[in-house]
Amino acid sequence: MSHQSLPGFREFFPADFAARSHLFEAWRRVAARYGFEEYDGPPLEPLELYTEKSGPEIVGQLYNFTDKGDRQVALRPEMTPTLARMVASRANGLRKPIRWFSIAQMFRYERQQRGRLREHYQLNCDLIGEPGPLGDAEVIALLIDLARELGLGSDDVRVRLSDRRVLAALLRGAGVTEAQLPLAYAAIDKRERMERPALEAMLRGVDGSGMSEPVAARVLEVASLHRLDAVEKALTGVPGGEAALLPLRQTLQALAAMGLDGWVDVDLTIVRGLAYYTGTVFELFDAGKSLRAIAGGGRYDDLLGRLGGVDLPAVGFAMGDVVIGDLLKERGLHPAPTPAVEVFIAGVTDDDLPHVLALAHECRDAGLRTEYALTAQAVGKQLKLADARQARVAVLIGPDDRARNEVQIKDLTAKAQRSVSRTDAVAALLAARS
RNA sequence: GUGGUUGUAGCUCAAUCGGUUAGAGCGCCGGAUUGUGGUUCCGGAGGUUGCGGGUUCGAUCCCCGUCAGCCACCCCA
Repeated sequence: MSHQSLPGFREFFPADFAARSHLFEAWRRVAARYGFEEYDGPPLEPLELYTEKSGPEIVGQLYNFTDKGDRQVALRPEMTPTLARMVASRANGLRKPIRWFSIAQMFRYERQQRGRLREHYQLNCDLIGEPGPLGDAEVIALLIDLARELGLGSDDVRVRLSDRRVLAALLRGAGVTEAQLPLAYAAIDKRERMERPALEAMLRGVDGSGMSEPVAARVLEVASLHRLDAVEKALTGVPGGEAALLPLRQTLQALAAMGLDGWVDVDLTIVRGLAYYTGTVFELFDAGKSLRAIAGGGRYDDLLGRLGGVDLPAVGFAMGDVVIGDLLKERGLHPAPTPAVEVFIAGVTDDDLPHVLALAHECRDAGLRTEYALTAQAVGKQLKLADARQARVAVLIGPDDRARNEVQIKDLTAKAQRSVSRTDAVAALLAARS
């Protein structure tokens, strides 16, 4: 074989595909429970759709090319710009709040490593048109229920929750200027991956243009705040502190009323990139090993205005299939795949073949997953195939059975066999199904 | 994109110091078994040792390049 798949692109053999389907089905079930409707958009988009939001630097990480019509195009790296365009185009006709989700393949031209490929499937859930904290609580609850649906508990995964409004108030209170906020966010984002002196140097700025030493130290203090009460305490005396805290508190109260607060940790180090988040920011993490974040999201009240020209607040998150898939595999939470065949029909002689075909097709019409041997074989051999397929039931048809207008139904797990009239065969197989 | 590390059968792994025809288990195919499966027994297929070059009488083993996987960085989903 001289051809292999491109680096970072996966092939899904049946067992892999079963695992993927299991994941997608769980995603769809939970999203449906929250009243979310599924949508999709084009996998290939104009390059400008992404450079407008993220600047030309993004091109280095995109799968982009010039098409035969001389258009600059890119395989979608994320769903949000497409979503923004779709919502904007119908914004006046859509009843708010809009609850939409999609399961779509995304592409990124980056060197792959574990949990990070050049393509992946991503669940996007967005709630658009609701500015209040109940909207935030709604999507966070959805995220938690996704984990629950997949068999994960609050000991397995944690939601780490922060709020840009709270963080900004604390940082301003610590003496950080408006212009220095992005730098502070960047440092806080790297807090767990960098040494303290390097972080301080980063905050001070290479040319001394950053913040003073005491301010930098206070920034790092703010970044280490955990739990709501600690955040509340730090906010006392900070101008606008109480107002900034209100949405976060209300979001947590709503989650508590749902009984889901045990999954959530307030953690101000969650910043998520630097761009468009305006309020709540959260990530779902593996509580055990330091895997990458399983999912992440937040409130982005200005983005739809900037991208789609329609001014609607929004909150949402995305979850990729790779990291969660690795985690489920690691925990043994992938269910055993459903056997491809339920009923295997075996003929004894060549003369039985038409009867095998007839019964097989009746079974298939009745919805039974059915197989039979495609070449004439000894009965023992056919049963071997039935066994390898993990079929629950085999049906044997031979000249003797046909003379009595019967078939033999053999339960392959219980090793029991009985004669059933040919007329009742399909009904008997359906009855034995559960 | 940068650095490190690993590549042997479909899968998991052997192969002494550089030495003859690269082995095993699982899986796959066939037979024991022409109206009854799983267990068992017997047999078989399957390899350019990732690829290309170099050193050597001789390379899975040493060297160089390259491709791919993994890890870290970068960046983030």
